[in-house]
Amino acid sequence: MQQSIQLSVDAVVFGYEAGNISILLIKRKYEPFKGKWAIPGGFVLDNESLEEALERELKEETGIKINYLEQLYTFGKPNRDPRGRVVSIAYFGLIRPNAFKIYASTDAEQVQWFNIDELPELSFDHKEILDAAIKRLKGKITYEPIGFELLDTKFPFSDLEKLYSTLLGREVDRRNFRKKIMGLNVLDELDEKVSKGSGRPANLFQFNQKRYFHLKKEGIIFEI
Amino acid sequence: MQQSIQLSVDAVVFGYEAGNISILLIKRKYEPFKGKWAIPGGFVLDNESLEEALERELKEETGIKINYLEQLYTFGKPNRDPRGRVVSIAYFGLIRPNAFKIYASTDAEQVQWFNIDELPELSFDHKEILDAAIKRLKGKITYEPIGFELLDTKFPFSDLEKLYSTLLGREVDRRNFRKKIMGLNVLDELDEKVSKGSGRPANLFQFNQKRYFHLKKEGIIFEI
DNA sequence: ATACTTTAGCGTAAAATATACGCATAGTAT
DNA sequence: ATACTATGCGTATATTTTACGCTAAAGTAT
Repeated sequence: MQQSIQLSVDAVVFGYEAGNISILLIKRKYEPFKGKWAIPGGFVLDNESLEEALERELKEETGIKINYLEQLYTFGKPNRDPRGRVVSIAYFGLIRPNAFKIYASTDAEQVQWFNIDELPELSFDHKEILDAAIKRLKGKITYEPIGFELLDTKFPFSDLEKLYSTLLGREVDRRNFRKKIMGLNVLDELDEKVSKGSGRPANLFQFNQKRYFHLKKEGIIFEI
Repeated sequence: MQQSIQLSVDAVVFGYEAGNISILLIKRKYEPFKGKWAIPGGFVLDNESLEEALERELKEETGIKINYLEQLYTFGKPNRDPRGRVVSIAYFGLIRPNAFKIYASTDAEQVQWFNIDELPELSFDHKEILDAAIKRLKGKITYEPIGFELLDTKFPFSDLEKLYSTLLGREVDRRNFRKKIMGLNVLDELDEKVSKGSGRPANLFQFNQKRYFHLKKEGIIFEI
């Protein structure tokens, strides 16, 4: 048995700011697809785990460190890469865009956040990977509180509501949404207020991960 | 960049019969783990897709052909295989055990169905893969009608109910379960009856896949 | 200053869904 | 015949979801 299959990892990294979901892309410095946009990623080294490989590549190519990373799907069609047989394990990550300064290096000529509705043409089968990631993200927020990973640690309730209505692609009743989330008991209300423009200033909230894990252990599941 | 990582595919195949969930295992003919039980699988060839590789291996090792196959997770820790770095893409499959005659060949010394509660010790990290598959199966049946893949094409309602109560690990109210499933409109009631022992003979039902896909397209989602 | 607009936050009623369970039915076993 | 068993239908109650009215606290226009 002699294989000549190469293994890579790629990540669809989502960011969110002011009502916009964005995705982190790099412009490829080398062939194939030189000068074209792609999701960050690269080949796995012999002695590192898949997650380590991805974290290394993300750091190298874009300068970021992901706080939420989850395996998405493995793409393995024989001709997805012109260089030969490359099987790619795709991940999806969430990040607060303002938490890191992005910069290009190694095989990335440029790094940029793209609005989810204004994506450029992508290299390889990355469009397919991205679509799978979007689908997963939209599904996942309804039963796991991963949305918090996209917000600042302290946020007004309206930010959370806006994030959900954006991701779900539909209006969310403010009052019912608040009741539902507060009923889960995973948000701590802080004593700080924030005022942005007109309107009554909002209290700030914080996600209580400890309480969430406790609830999850007991089988109580988050659901929107 | 020179990698020496090998790629394999493995499958957790579930069967169901008379209230018992079983899993298909093979006894390994060669080292490593010679004589030990393992889930079927093997190395991917350069020119076949991951699914083709798996179907080939399943056919070779056990003689079965899966009708429902879904990618589960990719396991890639550096030391999961004593032969070197092997990354395995795990799938989970569903089959009607009586639809195929299982037989061992190639690198399997023996093939056998094991009750989910009476599993032997497994090779490699296959226990971990199996646990992930069980978790996925139990979760999945609540929102996708994959349970039908485990039953005969024609089945009495009580079979479906028993399957669900077994998979969910709890009692299911017969009357409410029936209302819920019938309300989905994906079951066709046949004119045939079946009598097994005492009790009123039951009508036979059949899953209407066409109607299910139609509903799914419209966004109506199955839920137990 | 006053009226108007905007965002936040609380509560209640109605509609929909889930749960518990009673009872008739159509067969087999004795 | 009589008892027993699994099937199949229905109804009352509890729970959850949904719709939406109303007040509060700020900014903005006149």
